[in-house]
Amino acid sequence: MSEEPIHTQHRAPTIYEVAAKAGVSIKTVSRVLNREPNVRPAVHDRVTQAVSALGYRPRTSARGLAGGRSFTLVTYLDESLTLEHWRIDRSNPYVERLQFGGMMACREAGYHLLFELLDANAQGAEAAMMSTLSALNPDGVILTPPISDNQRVMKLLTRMGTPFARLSAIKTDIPCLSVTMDEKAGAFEATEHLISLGHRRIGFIAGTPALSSSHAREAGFLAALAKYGLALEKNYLCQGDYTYEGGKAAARRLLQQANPPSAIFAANDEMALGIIHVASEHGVEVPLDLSVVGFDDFQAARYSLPSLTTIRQPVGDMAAQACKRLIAHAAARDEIELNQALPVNHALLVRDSTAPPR
Amino acid sequence: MSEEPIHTQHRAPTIYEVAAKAGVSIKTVSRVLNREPNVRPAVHDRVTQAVSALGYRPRTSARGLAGGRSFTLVTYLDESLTLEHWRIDRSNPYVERLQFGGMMACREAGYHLLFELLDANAQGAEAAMMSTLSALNPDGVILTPPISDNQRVMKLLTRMGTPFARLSAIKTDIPCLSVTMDEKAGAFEATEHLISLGHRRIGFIAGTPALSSSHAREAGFLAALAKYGLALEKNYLCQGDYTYEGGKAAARRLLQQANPPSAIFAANDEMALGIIHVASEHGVEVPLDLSVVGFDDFQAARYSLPSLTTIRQPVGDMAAQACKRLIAHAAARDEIELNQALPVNHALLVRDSTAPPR
DNA sequence: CTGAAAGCGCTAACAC
DNA sequence: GTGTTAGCGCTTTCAG
Repeated sequence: MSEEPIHTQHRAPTIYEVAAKAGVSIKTVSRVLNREPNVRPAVHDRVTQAVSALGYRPRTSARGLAGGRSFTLVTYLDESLTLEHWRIDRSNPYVERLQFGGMMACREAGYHLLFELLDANAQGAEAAMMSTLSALNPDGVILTPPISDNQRVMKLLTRMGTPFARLSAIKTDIPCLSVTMDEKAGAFEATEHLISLGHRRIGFIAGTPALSSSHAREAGFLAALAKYGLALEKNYLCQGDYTYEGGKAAARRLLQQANPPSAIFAANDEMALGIIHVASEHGVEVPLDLSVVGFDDFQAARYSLPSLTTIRQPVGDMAAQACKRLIAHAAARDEIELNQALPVNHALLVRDSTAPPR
Repeated sequence: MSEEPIHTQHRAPTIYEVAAKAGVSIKTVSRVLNREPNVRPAVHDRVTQAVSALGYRPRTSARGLAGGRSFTLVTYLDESLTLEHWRIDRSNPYVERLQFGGMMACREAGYHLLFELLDANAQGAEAAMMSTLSALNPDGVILTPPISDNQRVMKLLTRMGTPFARLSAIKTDIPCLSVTMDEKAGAFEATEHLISLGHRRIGFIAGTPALSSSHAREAGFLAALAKYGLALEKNYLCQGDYTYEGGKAAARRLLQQANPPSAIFAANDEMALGIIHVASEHGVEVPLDLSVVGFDDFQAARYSLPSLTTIRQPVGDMAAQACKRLIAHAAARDEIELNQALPVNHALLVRDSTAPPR
C-alpha cells in the first residue's frame, strides 16, 4: 500500500461532516433530510448544497437503529411453492412481476424490497416470522398467495403491529390492506368470451386447490355457464395443479372423451399451454378444432403457437400499489388508514387460441 | 386501546434481555452469536437456550451500525435493459434465476440480496453508485451484464474497497471474483450439434451488440464452421437484439433468401422462439425443414412447440456461487482470496427443434 | 426556528 | 474466558 493513494475518499461522509460544511447542527441536517418543518429556506439550501457536494446519503442501518424505521419492506413467499418452482425450474411470472413492480415503487421512495420464504403451516411458522421480523424490523410486509389467506400469519402481524398488505387474497375481517383483482369476474369473462364465440361444450381445468384463486376462477366459470343456461357436461370439470404437466394430463382426460369439449378454459396460462401441446399431439388444431383460454397473461402466453387468449392479472401494479401504501403509512406514522381493499382492473386479452367452433 | 392487551409481547427482545436471562454479559451473548471463541460450553449452552426461549434475533441495523457488516449484498442490474424488459413485459429469466439462486445462498448465511438499477454509462453513474453504497454499505456487490464489463464501475468499487463479483463477463485485469461460463464453447457446441446432424447451410442470429455474450457466441459459431471447413454463406449472419420480435425479423430475412439455411442458431432462446414462429407462418416445418437452436435454456424453451434445443447457462448456480464467496470473504474479514474466475459448466440440451436436414 | 444531549442495539477494543 | 466501556450514525426528546 502506498502512503498516499491518489484519491482516498474511501469512507462515506457522515451527517457530522455535512453539518460542519453547512455550518449547522446535525439536527438541522436531519430536519432537511427528513423534510421536517422549521428550517429557514436559506439554511435549507446550505444544507442541501453540502449534502450534494459531499455526495452524502444517510446510512440505512443508522436510521433504522435510531428512528425505528428500516426503509425496508418484506415480501413473504410460500416456501414449498417457491422451492418447487425453483427445483423444476418453472417460470414464476407472479413473483417476477411482483418483484419489479414492487422494486420500482420502493425505489422512488428510497425503500428496499426483501424476499423471505415462509412455510406458514409449519410448526415453527410464528417463530420463523418473528425471527425475520425482529432481525429486519420491516416497515411493512407483503403477503403473497397462499400466505395471504393464512389467518395465523395475519394475526401475528397484527399482534406485532406490523402493517401488511395481502395480494390476491380472499376477504377477511382482519383490518389490513388488500390488493386483489376480481378473479371470479375474470373467469366469468373468459368463459363468456368462449360462449359468445358460439361454444356450448366448454371444459374447465382447475388449479391448485390450496390457492384461493383456483376456487374463485372455477366459481366464475360455473357462474357464466349458469347465466347462459349451459349445462356442465359430466367430466368437463378437471382437477389441475397450475403446472404445465398438470395441464397436459388434464387435457388428455378431456380430449379422450367420447364427446370432447370444443373449448377449454384453464385456470392459468401454464396449463393452457399444456392443453395446446396435447391438442397438437392428438392432431387437434387450435383454435379451429379447439379453443383455449388461459388466465394471468404470463409472458410465454405471447410466445406460444398460437398465442394465448387470456385474462391479465396486473401483479406488477398490484405490488406497486401495495408498496406505496405501506410506505405512505410508515412515513405518516400510521396516520394513513391502511384497512381497505384497493380496486384492481383485469382485462380479457383476445389472441389466437380462440375462435368459433367448427 | 385497551389498558391490558391479551398478549403484549410486541417489542422484539434485545441482547440485554438475553444476557440477563442467561446470567452473562452482553459481550458473551455477542460472542456466541458470532461464533467467536473463548466461551465455555456450559455458558454457550445457557446463552443458546436464552436466545431460543426469547426468540431473539439480533437487529440487522444495529449490527450494521456497530460492526460495519450489513449482511447485505447488492446486485446491480442494467437500468435501461431492465426498464425496457419491464415496459414490454418480457420475461427476464436471467434475473429470475439470479434472484432465486442468490436468495437461497444468502438465506443460508442470514444475508439478504438487494437489487439496484444502474445506468453505468450515465454522467452521474459514480455518484449514483456511491449513493447506494453509502446508504446500504453492502458487504459485497454482484455485477450483471453489461455492467459486469464496465471499467468505471469496477474501478469505483475497487477504490471504495467493496468486494464484487462479475457475472457473465469477459476477462479483465482488475482483481475481483468472476463467475462466467464459456460462452464461446457453448456456441461452438451448439453449432457442432447442427453440423453433426448433417447441416451445411447454417444461419446465425446475433444478440444485442452491447452485451459481450453476443460477441462470444458469434465467435463460437464461426469457430465451429471453421473447424469443420464450412463456409459462411453470404447473408447467413444476421443482427438480432435478443428479443422475440428481433428474432422474428431476422428469421424473415434469413428464410426469404433464395437459398435459405437448413438450420439457424440464435444467440438466445427468445430469438429462437421467434424463428419457430416465423417458420410456421412461412409453412416451414421445424425441425423437418428447418432446425433451430437457442441459447440460455429459459423456461419457455420447454413449453414451445417444438421444444427447443439449446445451451443451458446455469445462472442460478452462478449467482449462488458468487454470493457464497462474497459472504465468506466478508465473514473472514477479507482473508479469503476473491480474485479468481470460478468455473461454470454449461450443457447442450437436445430437444425437438433439431433434426437432420431433409 | 435551532441545538445539545441522550439513546437505539449492537460490536470492538481493551481490561480483568 | 469473561465483562466494561466506548462508540457506530442517526433520530428523538427537550431546551432555548
